[in-house]
Amino acid sequence: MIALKVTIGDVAKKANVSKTTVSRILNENYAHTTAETREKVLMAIKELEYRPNALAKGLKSMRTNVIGIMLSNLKNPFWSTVLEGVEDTCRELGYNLMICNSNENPEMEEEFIKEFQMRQVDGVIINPTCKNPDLYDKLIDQNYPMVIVNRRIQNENAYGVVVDNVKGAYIAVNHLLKYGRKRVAVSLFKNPFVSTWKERLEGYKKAFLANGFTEADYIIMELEEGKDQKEYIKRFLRKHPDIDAIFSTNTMVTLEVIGAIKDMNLKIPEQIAIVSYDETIWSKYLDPPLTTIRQPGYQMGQRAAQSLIDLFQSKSKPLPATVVLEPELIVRISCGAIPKT
Amino acid sequence: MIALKVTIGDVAKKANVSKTTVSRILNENYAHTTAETREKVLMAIKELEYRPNALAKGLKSMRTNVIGIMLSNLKNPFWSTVLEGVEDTCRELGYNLMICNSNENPEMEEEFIKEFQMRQVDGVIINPTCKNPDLYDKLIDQNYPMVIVNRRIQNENAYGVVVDNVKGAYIAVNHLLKYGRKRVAVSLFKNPFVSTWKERLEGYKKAFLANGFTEADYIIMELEEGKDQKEYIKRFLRKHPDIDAIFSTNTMVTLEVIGAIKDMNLKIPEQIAIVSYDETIWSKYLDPPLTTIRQPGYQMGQRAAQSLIDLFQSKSKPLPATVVLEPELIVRISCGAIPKT
DNA sequence: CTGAAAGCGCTAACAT
DNA sequence: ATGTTAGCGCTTTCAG
Repeated sequence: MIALKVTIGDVAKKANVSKTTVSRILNENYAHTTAETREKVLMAIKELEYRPNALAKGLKSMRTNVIGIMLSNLKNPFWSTVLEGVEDTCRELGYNLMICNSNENPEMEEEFIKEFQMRQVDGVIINPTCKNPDLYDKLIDQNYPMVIVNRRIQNENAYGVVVDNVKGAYIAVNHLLKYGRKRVAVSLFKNPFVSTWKERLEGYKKAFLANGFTEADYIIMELEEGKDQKEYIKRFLRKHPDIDAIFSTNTMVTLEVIGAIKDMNLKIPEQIAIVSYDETIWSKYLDPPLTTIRQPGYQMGQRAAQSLIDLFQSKSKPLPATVVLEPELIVRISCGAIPKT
Repeated sequence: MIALKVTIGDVAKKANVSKTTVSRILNENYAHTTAETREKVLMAIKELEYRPNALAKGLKSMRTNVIGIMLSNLKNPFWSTVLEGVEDTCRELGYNLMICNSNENPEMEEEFIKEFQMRQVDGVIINPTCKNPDLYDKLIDQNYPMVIVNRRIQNENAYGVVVDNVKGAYIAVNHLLKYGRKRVAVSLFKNPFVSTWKERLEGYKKAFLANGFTEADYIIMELEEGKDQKEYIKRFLRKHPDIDAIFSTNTMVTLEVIGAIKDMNLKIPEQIAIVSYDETIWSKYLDPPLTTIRQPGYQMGQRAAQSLIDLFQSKSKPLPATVVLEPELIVRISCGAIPKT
């Protein structure tokens, strides 16, 4: 038995009114309706189990109440948290969500933007690959409602929600240096496009300079995505046997770093201390419990969804701005300091 | 500068043809078109940067090429993996994805199903709360394209993709018993609705009976969601000081179990062994490295999306069936056995 | 307070 | 090989 499609016309017929009247009542436009007809119509709707066709409504009204989110990675649990924030906010504000995953691939990114536009989503939240600057510029020029999350793009007129990555890296590395580490390496992906990695490197350097070190003290371990990172890290550590701490800018890499250190039979934190992005529910159960930088992912998702929806709901369009959220250092014993507990 | 909406009419005008012709070319219906007009039209499309309005197309054709997925939990990384499988498959097959999260709440679940239907999605993938049997029955009776993942519902005519939970629990507990543990407890959520927990309990019991134990040997630790689980677990362990192993049916609970055991200064695995659902990238880096049951989440997502899309693409409708995937035991030292590496 | 009619952008008979 | 026309289900002027 296939569900019969019941339309606004069926409801109108059943209630002995016009489609117009039904439409008005559906949209809570009660100003022009008596309580009596309202009752009749609502009854008919209930009896027929009528559900408005959102396609038709969207086609006519030019708004779908759907927003799109494009992530670049589903594996990192940070993004689940962001997604949760976005999802909750959408539900509260009456929006539905379309999702896609660029996988850091700029062609995919462009393709998915097109698809979102064809589907007439009211706006998009995007963690950009950062490899499509012309695309971002074009969308912004066209006033396409868009909120950039997590990473920064080179455009003054973008709306964004980010976490302060310079600060996050700074407090991580500063902590290591304050507790006496001298040879602190940073691990990061060799990707000239992504702002987060540039900023975390900047924070790393800033902490060095603030603690009386010089550029000569930087130890930068650049990783290529997709390679066998553990092997590379081991080679790097053998080449730099004086390293006494590692600041890892990525959760997955951190695990490889821990693996490499264990393979080499070095002790954490006695011989090598670790501080890592991002805090997860596992961090405190790892061996050893991990000192991390916590990023407020849920809030990032919330703020992004709110800002986006503001963009097409508020009469006076808010000025372009990037909200900057604060990271937080969670101290555990992987960095050698005594945990606060 | 706001993006002007360019329609099929604009393209037709520019190319000096009718909308029909443009429509045919858009849909690769080249049988009735000369190469020449085809060129003209494709040029016009490119120049105007025309993008078909998917709403209008969907309204007319009664198909949107969108499917919906409803999860019940975004926190557990298992679901990110499933989502990845679904997302990849959708992209490959030309579908877009809407996502929502019931949060185990049956009212939300019902509400979101309605919204998916209003949006005319072609079908849904759902991890059911299992608390809306009438809703599931109704959708199935109406032939609504739907694939149930992870959990089972009480309806013979459902399409499903699950992992064998009886088997997963069986191999976990069997392993503990074979390695000499006598007092193996199982931790699970007190939720009479969810099939996965019932099945994992069944597998636990089955392993006992297969190893010469009796019903009297079961030790069942029932947890309530939302409570302070660590405290409860500690109390339970004090009440049952002879427990020498725990089979945890949930990742989050496992972490609480580890926390509780550490708080009590007991040794894993010497005093208490652990085997846990699910394998994650952290499992091997925990203290101690965790023996787990791995579930093929990515494949679950893939299969679900494929089956769903088959449902409305294949001429001869496939018969209702539930695909059962195989779990796998990953042995590490938390269960006391020597890891295979 | 209510209804008729036009039209959102697209597709698909049915002409030509 | 191409065009005309009639809707898909809804909202919204404009008339009554």
